[in-house]
Amino acid sequence: MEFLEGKAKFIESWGKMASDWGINRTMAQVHALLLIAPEAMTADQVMEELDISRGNANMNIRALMDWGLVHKQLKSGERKEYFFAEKDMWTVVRQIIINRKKRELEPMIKALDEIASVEPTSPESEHFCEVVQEIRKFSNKANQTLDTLIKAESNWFTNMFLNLVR
Amino acid sequence: MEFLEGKAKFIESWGKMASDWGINRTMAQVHALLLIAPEAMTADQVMEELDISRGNANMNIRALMDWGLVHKQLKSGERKEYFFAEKDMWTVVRQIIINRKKRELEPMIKALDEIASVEPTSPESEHFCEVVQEIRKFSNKANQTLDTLIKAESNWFTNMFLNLVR
DNA sequence: CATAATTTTCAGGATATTCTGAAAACAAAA
DNA sequence: TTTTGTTTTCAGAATATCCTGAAAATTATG
Repeated sequence: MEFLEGKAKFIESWGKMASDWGINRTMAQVHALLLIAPEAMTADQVMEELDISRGNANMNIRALMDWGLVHKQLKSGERKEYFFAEKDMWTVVRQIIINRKKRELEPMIKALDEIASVEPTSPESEHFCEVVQEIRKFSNKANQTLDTLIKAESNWFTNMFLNLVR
Repeated sequence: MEFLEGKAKFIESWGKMASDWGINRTMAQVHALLLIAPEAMTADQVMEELDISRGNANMNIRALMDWGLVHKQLKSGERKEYFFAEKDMWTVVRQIIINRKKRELEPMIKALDEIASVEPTSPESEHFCEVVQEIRKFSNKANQTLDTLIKAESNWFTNMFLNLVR
C-alpha cells in the first residue's frame, strides 16, 4: 500500500471508529491527522488536508485540547498557532478514560444513587431496586478500577494486559 | 424518591448513557424497561410504556435480541410474543463486549493490518509507520484481553476488579 | 381455505447533529 | 491609533439518524 493511500485509510478508519463510539467523526479525523503528522500543524493546514471549513477545524482542535489529546505550540516570531497531538498511546487512552469517566460514568452513578432511594414496597418496585442495586455495584466497581488505571504507569497498563492473557 | 419517578429516571439515564456511547437511545430505553420488568413484556406493552411506534418497538427489540441482551418467551395458548432481558450484569457486559469487539475493534484491526504494509521511505512515512505500529500493538493487545474476558466466569471478572483496586 | 391476529418492512417525515462561512472579536505590528 | 493577521463565534444550511404508520408478510385459528 502506498503512503498516501495508507494515510487516507488511517484517517478514515480512526474517524469511523470514533463515530461508532459516539465521538464526532471530524474531531477524530483531526486527531488522526495530527497523530501522524511529524511536525505541529496550523489550523489552515488541517483545513486544507481534511477539506473542512475554518469554523469546523477550529472547534474540533479546541475540543481535542479540552480532551488533553492535542497541545498548542507557539513558534517565536510567528503569529500563527501550531498544534500537535500527544503521541504516547497510553497517555492517549488515559486521557480518553478520564474524560469519558467524568462526562458519562460519573453522571450515571449520580443518577443511580438518587434512584437508589426508592423504597421496595411492591413486587414491581422490589425487583426494580434489585436491578438498580446490581448495576450500582457494578458501576462503582468500574469507577474505582478506572481511578486506579488512571493513576497507573504506562508499563503497569501493559503488564495488566499481559497478565490477563497469560 | 417514588418508584415511578425512579423508573422514569432509570430509563432516561440508561438511554442517555447509551447515546453517549453511540448506541441508539430508544434501543437502550427498551433494554432498561425490560431489565426492570419483573415479567416478560409484549411489544404492545413496550410501545405503550415508552410511547413509541410499533415499528420502532419492533426494530429495537430485534436489535436487542441480535445483541443477545433480550430473549423471546412463548406462552402456551397465546399468540403474542413476550420478551425479557438478560438480568445478570456480567452476562450483559459480556454480550456488549462481544458485539462491539466484532463490529468495531476487529474491522479497525483489519484496516490497521492493511495500512501496516506501507513502506517507510520518507521521513513523513517513517513517522506514520511508527504511529501505526504502536496503535496496532495496542489494539491487538486489547483484542486478546477482551477474548480472555469473554471466556472468563462472572466471579473471575469481579476478582479482576478487586485485584486492580486492592 | 378463509379469516383474524400478529409481526415485519420501509418510504417518507421528523429530529438531532454537524458543518459552513462570514462577521465579530482579538491581538500583534506599524 | 490604525492597520493587518489570526482566531472565535454562531445563525442558518446541510447532512445523518431515527421514528412513524400503514401496508405487506407471516402465522395461527376457525
